[in-house]
Amino acid sequence: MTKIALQLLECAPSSESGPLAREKAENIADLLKAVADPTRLQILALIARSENQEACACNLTEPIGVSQPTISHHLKKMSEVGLVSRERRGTWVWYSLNKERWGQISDLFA
Amino acid sequence: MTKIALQLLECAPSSESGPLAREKAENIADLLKAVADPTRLQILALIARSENQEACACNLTEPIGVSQPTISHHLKKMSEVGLVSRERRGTWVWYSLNKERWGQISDLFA
DNA sequence: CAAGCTTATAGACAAGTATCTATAAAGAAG
DNA sequence: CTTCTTTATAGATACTTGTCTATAAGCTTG
Repeated sequence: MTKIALQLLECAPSSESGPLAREKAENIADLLKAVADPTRLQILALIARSENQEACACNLTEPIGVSQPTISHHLKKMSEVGLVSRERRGTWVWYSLNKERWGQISDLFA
Repeated sequence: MTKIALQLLECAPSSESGPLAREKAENIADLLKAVADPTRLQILALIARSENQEACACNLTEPIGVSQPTISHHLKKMSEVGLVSRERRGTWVWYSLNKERWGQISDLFA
């Protein structure tokens, strides 16, 4: 009977009360929500398999098959929670995975 | 420059086309959506820190502070994606973490 | 600066969902 | 069988969100 180490333990309301645990749970949920969407998973996968694990926004629209504003919207959301980093290079914008943040998600379930 | 091993790679549309990758991405998204909610994270954490990593539904409502039907609803959703297992014991219903499913999430981000 | 590209924002709309109250269903026990 | 407790379902509501079209904003280059 292996024990699950999950970091989520800190989400449980402590003997003290609820608010703190709740706030932490909301922060984690916000992070997970940023990943819990098929289009975003495809975007992340495309970035991850790209050279240097970064991708130009211009290369995401066509293979995924949604409109350019939709891709832009998802990238913004993921960028807001720090999952991806944005870098402008002339006309184009390149996105890359933020490994620190990614590691935090990984730790949650480790 | 460490490489991210992420299993999500398979979500990326292959050279062939999109549908298969899309379907896989949707499956993963469904699983992640079942966790991407603060109340559910609190439920999971409470179960995980309980003895034998199982908890009676009756012990979840009060510490989390939402109504009994709400807890029941969340448990049903998480049970539908196989994240928790349900077992009736007389009047009470006990829920436990499904470690296999949990491991699958863990692998996604490993 | 004007034209042409890429990216972001605004607004609208449909679909999903977290929560509640009210009520039903399931079991145990007198 | 009736009563009591626990859990699940139904229905309603308010909020969120994924997507689109239309348009603006940023850059580059003649």
